[in-house]
Amino acid sequence: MARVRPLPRSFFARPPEVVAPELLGVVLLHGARGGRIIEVEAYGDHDDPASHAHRGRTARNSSMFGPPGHLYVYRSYGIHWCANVVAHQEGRAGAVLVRALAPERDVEAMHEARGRPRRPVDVANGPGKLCQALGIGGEHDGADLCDASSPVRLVVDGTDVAAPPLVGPRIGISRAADEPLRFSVPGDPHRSRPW
DNA sequence: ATAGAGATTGCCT
DNA sequence: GGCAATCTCTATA
Repeated sequence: MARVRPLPRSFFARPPEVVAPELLGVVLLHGARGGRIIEVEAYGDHDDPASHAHRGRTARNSSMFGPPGHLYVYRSYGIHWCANVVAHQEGRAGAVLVRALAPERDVEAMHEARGRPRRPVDVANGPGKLCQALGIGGEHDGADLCDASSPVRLVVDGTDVAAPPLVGPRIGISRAADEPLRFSVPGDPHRSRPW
């Protein structure tokens, strides 16, 4: 396998809809566990009615307004955790929701974290599922994804993914539901649902 | 103060 | 396909 390297901070200092498709194929790691990003969604600033940042800064979404290249973790439906990559231009807010991973490293531990027998394809094919598989929770909110010493981080290893990405509307939202801000690797069985 | 919706998931029929 | 689980925030009073 090619040598891995972190992404530079400048990679994340661009609009989330620009960063999102480029995160496909990037590896998300927590300790020894890791998987390749297969599906993402972009969420913007006050101008995006579906974004947590739409109504301004709160205790929950504070990380969306912080420095790019960090993690934004929030609780979904009071039960699950969802992981986002903070991405925005100077003075703005925004993030990219990681919706699905293809498990690659320490896959055994990811299965154990999910509990019960699972089909391999179901281990990380959803935003809540991948956080459970990797062991990502609220304590990781704000983690620096560019820092090699951070518990949660992003790396690239030179592996190519199919391009161009598949583009479609975001899932599970009611506002701005027609915007083409969801991106995935065409044909990958680890996506969160059929296209 | 209270009610309702939400970037989800798993188990039920 | 229906529905419960139960945290955070917004709207309304």
